[in-house]
Order: sequence, then structure tokens, then C-alpha cells
Amino acid sequence: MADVAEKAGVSRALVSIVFRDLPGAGRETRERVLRVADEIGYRPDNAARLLARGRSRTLGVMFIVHQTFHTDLIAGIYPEAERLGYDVLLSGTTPGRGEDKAIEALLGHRCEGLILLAPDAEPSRLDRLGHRAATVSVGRRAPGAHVDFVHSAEGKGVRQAMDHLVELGHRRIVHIDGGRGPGSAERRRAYRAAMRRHGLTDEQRVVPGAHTEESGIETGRLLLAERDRGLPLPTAVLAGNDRCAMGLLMTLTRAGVEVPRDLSVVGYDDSHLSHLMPIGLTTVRQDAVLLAEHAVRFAVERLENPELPPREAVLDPKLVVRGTSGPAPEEPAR
Amino acid sequence: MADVAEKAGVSRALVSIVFRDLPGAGRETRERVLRVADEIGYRPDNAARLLARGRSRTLGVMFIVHQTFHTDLIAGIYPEAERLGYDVLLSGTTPGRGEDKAIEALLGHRCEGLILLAPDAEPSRLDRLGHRAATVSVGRRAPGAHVDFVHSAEGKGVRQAMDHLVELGHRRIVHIDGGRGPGSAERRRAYRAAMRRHGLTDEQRVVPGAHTEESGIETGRLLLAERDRGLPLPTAVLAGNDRCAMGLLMTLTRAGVEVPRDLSVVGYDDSHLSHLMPIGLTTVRQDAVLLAEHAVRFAVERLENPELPPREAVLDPKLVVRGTSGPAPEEPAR
DNA sequence: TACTCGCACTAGAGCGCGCTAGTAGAGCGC
DNA sequence: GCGCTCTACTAGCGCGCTCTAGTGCGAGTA
Repeated sequence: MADVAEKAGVSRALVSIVFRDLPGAGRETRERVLRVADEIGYRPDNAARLLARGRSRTLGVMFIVHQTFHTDLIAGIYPEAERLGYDVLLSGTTPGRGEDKAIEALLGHRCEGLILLAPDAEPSRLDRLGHRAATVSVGRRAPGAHVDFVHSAEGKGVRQAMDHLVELGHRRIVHIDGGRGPGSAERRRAYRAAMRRHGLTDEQRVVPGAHTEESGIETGRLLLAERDRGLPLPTAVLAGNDRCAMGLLMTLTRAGVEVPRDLSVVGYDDSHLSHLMPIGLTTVRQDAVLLAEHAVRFAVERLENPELPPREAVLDPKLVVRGTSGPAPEEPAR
Repeated sequence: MADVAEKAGVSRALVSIVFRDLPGAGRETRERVLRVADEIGYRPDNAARLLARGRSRTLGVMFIVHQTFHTDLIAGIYPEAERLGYDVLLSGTTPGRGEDKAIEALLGHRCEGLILLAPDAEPSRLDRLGHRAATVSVGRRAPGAHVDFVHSAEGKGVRQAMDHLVELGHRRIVHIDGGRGPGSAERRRAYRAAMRRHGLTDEQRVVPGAHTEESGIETGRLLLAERDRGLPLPTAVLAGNDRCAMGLLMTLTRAGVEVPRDLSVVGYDDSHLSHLMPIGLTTVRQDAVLLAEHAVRFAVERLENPELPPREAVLDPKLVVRGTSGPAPEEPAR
């Protein structure tokens, strides 16, 4: 920077002004500074900038690298953050890299805001984070914690899915639970409520699981094993999310179960891959772009006004009917 | 930091020593400093650290958020970088956020090393980047550029896939090209060579495409339209990558084409989703973890010794036979 | 005793910027 | 001519840390 200043015959401060595009520099000087900088190959150093400025205007996003829906969210986060003048840094969790590491990496790089996609942390941990940075949790509720919360109305989504299945004549509808996955508790409750409402209390069945393909595969194996022991297959499965639904579909289809003729499957999320599956996954759509925009806005608003009480944004999900759901098969005598 | 020093009754320098875990501090003092820091809630500021140190020990990774194979690579990058004592920052490209932006973000945050997953940039652009940071390109060759290059031996992979298909009796094998996608040119060449070698020169057909689901879908539509005009379907398709294969599968299966009875499909990458597809995608496996480790090592080695000439690592891919490839259908009289 | 050596610790410069307070000079009204 | 404002620019401190070149001190050596 000093080099540029000298070569352009101005002070460092003026160079700074030019690079921040502030008023206070003559048109001609401005151009000269930029030209010289270009020749020298000078580019402002962010670390020093952040340090001097005291603020970083950087949002950190934690996501699960293999969660396809998260990549949809990220695609929505970037433009909104840019619009508001914020930088975005990504840090992923993998099977070998936990949330704590991913979050520390973000904080260590001076993120002022934290957008956590489906964090697994306890409310107390989130609360602590919330006091260190403007934090918003996407998908996971954190009661009492000083964080904002963005999610979709799980109950409504599940209800639509269940009504759809019941209308198609399904009665034996199994729900694969999402375990500690975000929204799982709400989805489970909504499933139970829907079953009761449709007079199917006795048919209720929740299989423990997770928001992963593996979970769907395991459930598939379980159901097939039961069938081989003479128990009937369910006629429909409401999976915990799309990934789980995909795992299930794979296992069942491979074993000769035809979807949706023998069994219907409904997912949750509508990640961008869902409509690309060979027969298209019927699923509950969460609007990734909208969720992302709300998350970014919450974080930025909190940065501008830290006094804000924790807020919550609830978006309406919408059932998308594709190829994996169809009329219930005719019931053989049990 | 000054607060900690004062409260612990030592100098700032000593606190610095403690936090960097360097020799030069007594056992007892060390503990006291850490305890005080914990009480105050002090944590070292990375930006200032980088600034003072002149080095960041940070690798920036550019990836395409929707490219599932990239998330596999990322999962391999993290542990290797950590092992070598480097931080990792992620920056994604999306349909609305180009490579330049993603890379500038990384550079702006002081990444010393750049790992570019399937960059789309020209060799000259890569060369320029290579002079600004230790750069390694994964998947895309950049002749003459000052960057390291990690990829798998596309030719070998395609050859295995082609041999497999020919052994199954296929003759009308179409290749969907990956367009500007990394490795496309090599795959295309290898496809052509294999067709010639098997005496199928006349059956050669390369459909232009890209490494996206959409590309597979379009090709599927194209092939179906041809069939409706009375032209025979190919009996096998070698897709540009897994995503393309998935799009193709979706379109064909929906239209009633049965895979692999009517038509076989082979992908490329073996992204973690491939084995989860309902019938499992036959594909050419690139070892993501190995690719990732090589990339990280190249970057780090170049940082430690910038004089290094550009290097290249070639990994052997391996055909993985799953459910989408089978014997060629019996040929009706044409 | 005088010396060196190693250990625990400190002073203070400097990393590359942003920012506040300020100056010099041009233009204007009276 | 004076004071005033406005624009274009500068000086220099400080952000939170690392690092070099030390200081002081007790133990070991000649």
C-alpha cells in the first residue's frame, strides 16, 4: 500500500480512500492510484482490514458436506449475503470433523455472524455461541438460547403428506424417524397426530432412524426381513427426509418391491436431487432460497442491533407429488 | 490479550508463547495463563495472528456446491490439512456465483494455498493464480500454468468401462460428453479409442453435454425423441459423470425404458450417492480421499518450497459394476 | 570466585490496513 | 480584504497479535 502511495505520489490514506470507494479523492487521482496498484499487483489485505476496522462483515456458515439440502441452502445464502454487503465463509462437518471444529474455524476467522445448518448442539451450547456471535440456527430449535431460528412448519408439511397418502387409500403408513435430526420431533408428532385424526391410531409405527441414506437402507432391510417372516409390508412410508427416502427406495427396489405399485414413499426437503430420481420423489418441499434469505437477514439484523430478542421465522412447506406415491395396493386378506 | 497478561501477572509476550504452545514458559505459569484466559473468555484473534505472522497456514478450497463428488473430496481434504497443520476455508460456486468471486473470497481471506476443484478457468488465468498462491487444480489440466495438477487416469477408467460394456455384448454405445467439465476431453478421446479398438468405429457417437443432471435429462429426451422417430435406442450410454448418468436414468426410466434390460448406463466418479441409487449405478470410481490428500500435499509442499516445478499426480480409477449395466438386449432386425 | 549456560520471562517494533483530526488551497459572498 | 465553506488530501495512532533481541537469575563448571 505504501508502495502504491509513493508511486502514485499520494499518501497511504488516500490509497485507502480510493480502495474503499469513499468520497474524498479526485477523479484523476483515483484513476492514477488504481492504475499504479494494478501495475504493482497490489490488493488490499483482508486480515489487516478486518483488524483495523474492528468489524469483519463476514458470515460463517456451518453445514454438513453430505447433506444435499444444505448445498441448496448455501446457494441461497451467497446472493443474499452479498446483497447486504457481507462476506461468506463456509465450514463443513464430515464424519471425521465435528461441529465444534467447524464452528471454531469460522469464529477463528473472525466471522461476526454464524449460520448453522441443522446444528446438533445442545441449546446451552448454542446459547453460548449466541453470545459470541450473531447466531442463527436453521432447522434446529434451541429453546431459551440467544439465537434466531429459521425453519419450516414441519407439522403442516407432514399433515399434507399424510392427507395425500390417506386419500390414496393408505392405512399402514410407517414413519422413519429422523433421530436427532432437525425437525424430527415435530415431524414425528405431526405424523402421530395425523394418524390419530384419520382413525389410524392402531396402525401407527415409528421406526427409529436418522437423516441419512444409511438410515433408509437399514429401515428397508428391516421391512424386508419382516416381510420374509410373513408380516405385511406397510403400504406407505413417510421418511425423515429425502436422503433417508432415497436409501429406502434403493433397498426396496433392489429387492423387487415396485414403487409406487407395492409401496409409496414420501420424503422431506425437496433437495435438488429429489426430482432427478428415476421416478421422482414425492416430498415435502422446503423453500431453500427463502430459508437461506431469512437466515442471512436474521444474522445481519442482529449484528446491527444486538439487543434484538431471539426471533423465529416459520416458512410454509408444500407437498410436491411426483412418482413415488400412488394408490395403496389392494389389501390381501391378512 | 493484554487483560490476560495483566491478570496473570505476566507480559503479553508470555501469553502469546503459552497460546502458541512454544517452549519458554514455566509449567505453573502456563496453567495460570490458560485459566485466566478461560475466565475472561479470551480467545486469540486469527486475523491479527495472520497479520503479525505474515503467514496464514490456510488453504482455500473452491468447489461447486451442487457437485456431489466435490463434497466427497472436501471430506478428504479436511483431515489431511489438519494433519499438516493447515486451516481450510471453503468457497463455493453456484449458478449465480462464479469462480472469480469464489476465488477472490479465498484470496481475500489470506489463503496461501488454493485447491480448485474442477476449475473452469483458462490456463492463463490459472497461471496467474499460481503466482499469487500455491495453486493446485483437481481434475482440470492447465498446460504450461504454474499450478499442480491432480486427477485420475481418465483413459484407463473409460477403457475399463468400455471393455465391460463390450463384453456384455454392447455395440451401440453412446458417450455423453462432459463439455468443459474436467477430464471431458480425455474421456472423449478414450471413448473414441476404445470404440475403434473394438471395431466399432462406425457406431461411435458423442452427444454434447455437461457434468450436470440437466445434461443427462436432455440427452435422455433426445434419445427418446429419436426412438419415437423410429431410430433404435443405443444399448448403452457412457455418461460424462455420475450426475449426468442420474439425469439420464431418470428420464429414461420415467419413459418406461428399463435399465439395464433395455439399456445400460455407466457413470464416472462414484460420488457417494451413486451406490445409493435404487439399482446402484455402475460407474468408474475415482478415489476421492486419495485425490484430496494429494491435492493438499501438493499445495503444502509448494508453500514450503515455491521453487518446485508444476507437478502432476495421476491416480488409477477403477470400474465398479452395479445395477445399471447388464447384457445388451437382443437386437431386433434394424 | 568468576565464568558460562540455559531457562523463564519482557520490551518494543512491526504486520497492513482504517480512521480521526487536521491542513492547504480554491471558490464565494459581502 | 476578510471570513466562510467545500474539496482534496495527509499525519499518525491503533487494531491484536508475533517475533527479535534482549534481561535476570540460579545451577553448573573451571
